[in-house]
Amino acid sequence: MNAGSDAPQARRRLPPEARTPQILRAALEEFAERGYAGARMAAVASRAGIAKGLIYHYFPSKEALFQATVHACTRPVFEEAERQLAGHAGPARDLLGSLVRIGYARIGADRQERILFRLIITEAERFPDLARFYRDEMLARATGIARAVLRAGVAAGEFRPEVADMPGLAEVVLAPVLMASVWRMILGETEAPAPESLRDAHLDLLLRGLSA
Amino acid sequence: MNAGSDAPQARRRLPPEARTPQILRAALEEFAERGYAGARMAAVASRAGIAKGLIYHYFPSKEALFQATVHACTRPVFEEAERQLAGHAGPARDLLGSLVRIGYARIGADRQERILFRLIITEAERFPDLARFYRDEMLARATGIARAVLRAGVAAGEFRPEVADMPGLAEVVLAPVLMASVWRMILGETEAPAPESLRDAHLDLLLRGLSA
DNA sequence: GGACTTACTGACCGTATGGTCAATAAGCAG
DNA sequence: CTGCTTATTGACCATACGGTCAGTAAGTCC
Repeated sequence: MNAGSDAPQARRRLPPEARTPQILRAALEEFAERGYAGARMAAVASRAGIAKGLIYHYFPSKEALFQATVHACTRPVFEEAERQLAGHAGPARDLLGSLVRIGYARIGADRQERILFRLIITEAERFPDLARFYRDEMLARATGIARAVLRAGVAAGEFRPEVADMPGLAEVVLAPVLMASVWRMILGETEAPAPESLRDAHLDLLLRGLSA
Repeated sequence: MNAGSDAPQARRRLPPEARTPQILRAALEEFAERGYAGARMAAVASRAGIAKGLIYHYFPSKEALFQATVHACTRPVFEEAERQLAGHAGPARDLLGSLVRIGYARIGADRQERILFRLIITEAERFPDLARFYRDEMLARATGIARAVLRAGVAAGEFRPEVADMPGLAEVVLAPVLMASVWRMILGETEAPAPESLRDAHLDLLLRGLSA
């Protein structure tokens, strides 16, 4: 009951390496909730529990704060999937199954990730950096994983040979997972199509469609 | 060279039924380009070639204009697909093929539609009307069409029986088309995955995955 | 032509918000 | 304790933008 973690701390001085991520976290929330134009610097400050002026001590402008916020999210999003991919030994269909399951699980779990995705869709046109970031750090890595699985399946004789190098197939394979996330953004978790149904139907279609 | 269609018309008076759609068109452009918060009423007026005050003669507020703009888009988006569905006689796989082709063709063609979709993703959280509109007028109708095709295929013995009523399958079937549109929003037409490749891979996967 | 309705204009207002800055005090070195 | 650095504040601009309104003139009916 003494040191409330979000009480109006009376001028607690922090070193930049502690204050900066705090501001970035607050900024991500605010930008995600209101979009770039709708976000207010005063609200970011309030979320971070500091005065507005302090933000400008760390970032020269709203735009700079926005860019920094996005770049701070470059953390490896696909670590788990890539680890699975590297360490897998059994049949490719099992690998595919567990990767798809990971994908749909994240949709429900990782709020941060959906927020970032929405921000990218919303602001990509005005901030080319965002589009580049999505293309290189998210789409390219995701399709890379998908393609690796497809090739592994072909190599093992489980999938028909054509799928190893069909252009666009990797994108098509993962599109339903991404749309599940988009639907959830639009409709909310109560109204959006149930992730479990999507996952099962998706997996069923994939296994039938890819098998030799 | 006399009556330039977008010259600063010197106080040309128009009946409301002519002025209203002009304002709505301008508003759709502005909202699509800047989002709700970023859109400026003065810019809408300028796009429509009128004074800002006139907008308030027709719409009481920015929010009302936004709602009206969206509702004006409720035109039957799926007319073409529904006509195809009703009038089709041959094999279900051909119907499926031609519907998928229509879907990918629209992605390239109908800018208006992509704009609306983006606006929905962007603003659905703040305007529940938008989410409802998307759910009832777009998603429900699209999945309805998909489900009808699946059932027709099962009835004709072309598709395996399970696909007639698998929950979530209709959504999974059309997800790649929608994602193609989203990718195009984010990456632009030069950087986004080629619609033709996506279409071919998508169709290949579907026919293999659904067939009996 | 005169009277009347109403589409239309543009100057104006209040407020919200991005950004500035001089003053303040927290932490630290001596 | 004294003095220094700099993180932190909050009052303060300048401006942009949503919204208002008194006035103007385009079209129409007689």
